[in-house]
Amino acid sequence: MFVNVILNTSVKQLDRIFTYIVPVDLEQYICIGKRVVVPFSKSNRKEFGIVIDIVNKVDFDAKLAKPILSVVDEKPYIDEFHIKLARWMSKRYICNLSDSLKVMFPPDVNNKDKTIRSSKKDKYVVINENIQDISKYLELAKRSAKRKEILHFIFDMKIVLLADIYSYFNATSATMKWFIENNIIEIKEEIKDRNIYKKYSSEKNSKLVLTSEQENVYDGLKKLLDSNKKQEALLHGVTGSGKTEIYMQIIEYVLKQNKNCMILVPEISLTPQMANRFLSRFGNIVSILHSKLSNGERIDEFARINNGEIQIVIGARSAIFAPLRNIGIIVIDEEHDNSYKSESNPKYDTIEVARRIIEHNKGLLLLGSATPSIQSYYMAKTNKIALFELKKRINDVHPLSIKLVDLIHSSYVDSSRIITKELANEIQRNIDNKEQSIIFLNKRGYGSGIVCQECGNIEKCPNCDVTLTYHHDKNKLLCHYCGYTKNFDNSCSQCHGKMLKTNVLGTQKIELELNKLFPTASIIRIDHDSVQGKDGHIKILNKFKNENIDILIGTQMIAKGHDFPNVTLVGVLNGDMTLYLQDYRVNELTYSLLTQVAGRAGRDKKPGRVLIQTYQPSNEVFESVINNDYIKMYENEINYRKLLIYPPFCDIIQILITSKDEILAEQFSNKFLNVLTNKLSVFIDKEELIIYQPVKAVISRIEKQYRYKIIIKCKYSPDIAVALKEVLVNNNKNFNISVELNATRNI
DNA sequence: AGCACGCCGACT
DNA sequence: GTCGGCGTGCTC
Repeated sequence: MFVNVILNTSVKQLDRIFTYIVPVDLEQYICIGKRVVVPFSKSNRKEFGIVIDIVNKVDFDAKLAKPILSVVDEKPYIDEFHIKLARWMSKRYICNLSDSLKVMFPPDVNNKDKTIRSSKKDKYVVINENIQDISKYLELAKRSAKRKEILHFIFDMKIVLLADIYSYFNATSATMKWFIENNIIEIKEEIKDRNIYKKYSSEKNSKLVLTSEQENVYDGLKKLLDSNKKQEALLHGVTGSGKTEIYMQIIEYVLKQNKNCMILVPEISLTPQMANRFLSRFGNIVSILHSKLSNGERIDEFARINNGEIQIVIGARSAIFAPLRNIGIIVIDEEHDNSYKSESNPKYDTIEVARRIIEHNKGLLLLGSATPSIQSYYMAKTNKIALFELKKRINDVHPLSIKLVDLIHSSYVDSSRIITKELANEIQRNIDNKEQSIIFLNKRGYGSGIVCQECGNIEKCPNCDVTLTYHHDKNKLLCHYCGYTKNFDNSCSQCHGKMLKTNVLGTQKIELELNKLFPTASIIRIDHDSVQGKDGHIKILNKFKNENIDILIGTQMIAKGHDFPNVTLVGVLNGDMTLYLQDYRVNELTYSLLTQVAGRAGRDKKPGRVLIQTYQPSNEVFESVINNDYIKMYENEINYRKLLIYPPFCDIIQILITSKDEILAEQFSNKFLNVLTNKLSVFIDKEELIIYQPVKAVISRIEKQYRYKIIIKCKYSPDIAVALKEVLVNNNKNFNISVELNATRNI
């Protein structure tokens, strides 16, 4: 008996199958998916390997096969389907099989014992089970704002790490004493179930009655599930249209068919509140896989899923690899979100992986979003997948009023020309009415684009319709997609005006200006400087909500998830900022970001107003934003992509070449271009593939490594993948080359 | 001859 | 990545 194993290493040269002989006495323990210890290399040092195959003959001299030393696991860590999935990933995303396998395991399984021991010492704060309502305790705490904050937090969370309370609220054991004395909480060291989100929720989350619009969607999804074939659907539903309730009811239906369910959400939306909604409705068959789980907890959860205790898995991107079997449905919520694309090996697209899993399980893949990706909506429009739409907000008392403010023709209230008179008036109105405002600063893409302050023109590439990047060193404008360059003479190419800027604006400066303008208002700022620790933003957002702070200034961090009932005004300082990114997806990104930010206003009974300041009020994207017209945006966008051949009409492969030596990096990029061109000539001749000239990466040096990139446009196929992998393996001796398929980030 | 050093390349 | 093999060149 022989076994094919994959070694636990990321070394490219060792990314292949090694075959070992199984001693007779170990044969009974051997199983696909278990780890084994094997002697390796001339020194016979010990290495971990994963058994991916059991075979009875080898294609080399069998005398050379070494015997495995031991079998590590009692039960396989991974089933055959997931091994197949890993193989597919390493082919499609061009990475080591061991890297693909690694994401299927709980982390650090090799240090299993150590991590379990260390995770058990945490202290937990547990709320008294009898507390249904906190108003009594809020009164009791009336003199301490901190107590109130913590009270709200504990009430929402039900169970929470003591260390988290200390860090979120700068609390001490003295603060917590009050809670213990008043019988509000208990501090426990040993929690039988270590998953802090998994908790008896005080209020039962009961089923809601579906609106007729929701009912239609529900019935449609039911039909797809009843087909017992692999199915895929997109649910396009505006914010507040009740997508989550549909997810829950369709999940209930899937459970009745004795099948299991998976729900993926962006990490940032995986809040305790949202987790609680599922836990309180479905109870202990739910496993929440979130980034705060310790390794020990993660291993526990994997074990529960493996045992069949779990029927519903909720988690962020990597939860797609949870060892759940017999899957009836995978829901991917906010499917347009960038976090579904992995940026480290394996650089997978969660939706594509989910599609494979669904194919294997003959289930339903349900994509949900208020602002679907162009890719997904295109698939729906071309009938590759089913489309369901929810157009009505459930509690839609007042529609959101979204207005543009023209930054060119406005008067400003501050000397730095950041805040227009119109926006200042609205903020003042909110302060007077004791309603909250959010001021949003779009930080993405700052410092590269050139904007004309007189006519609003942005310098763009004639071939690619992406924003040109200004290169200070050469005083040139450059396109990172095709390498187009043009000299920059410090004037606008449209109106020849000289009032150009590459504005760099910070939240601190805005805070300063707002303080000057509204001296009596309370203002809080959330950005990388003001946020401390991994979850420091939770602390600030809680403070904003619970202490009724007048103004919150923030960046992308505030765009989604949180519910602030008293926010009635959202001001976007620079609505066009994402338009300057040199990325073919600028319109898509701008639309979804602004729509999300706008959605922070008017979540409760009072009507919400949104003001978007921009230099280009006539840009078509804003028209779609203010009319909440996704379809208009989609149609403009799809036509443009078809014309210029961008996804979904092609795939884009980014190849990144790095070297410590600048000249070598450039030379090698050019050499590598030739190698690529030769290797891929068949596809080039058939006009299936275009390779662009190497260009400096957007960030031309990171950690002393000079970065060059080569872009390939093609219809990606297994043949192209194989050819690419081959070139890479043969050319990675002295250079670091990495490949990313359809990246969401321009390198 | 004996050894220190550095590069090469195989790893079942 | 890691370690043994092997060539080179220096020293005794």
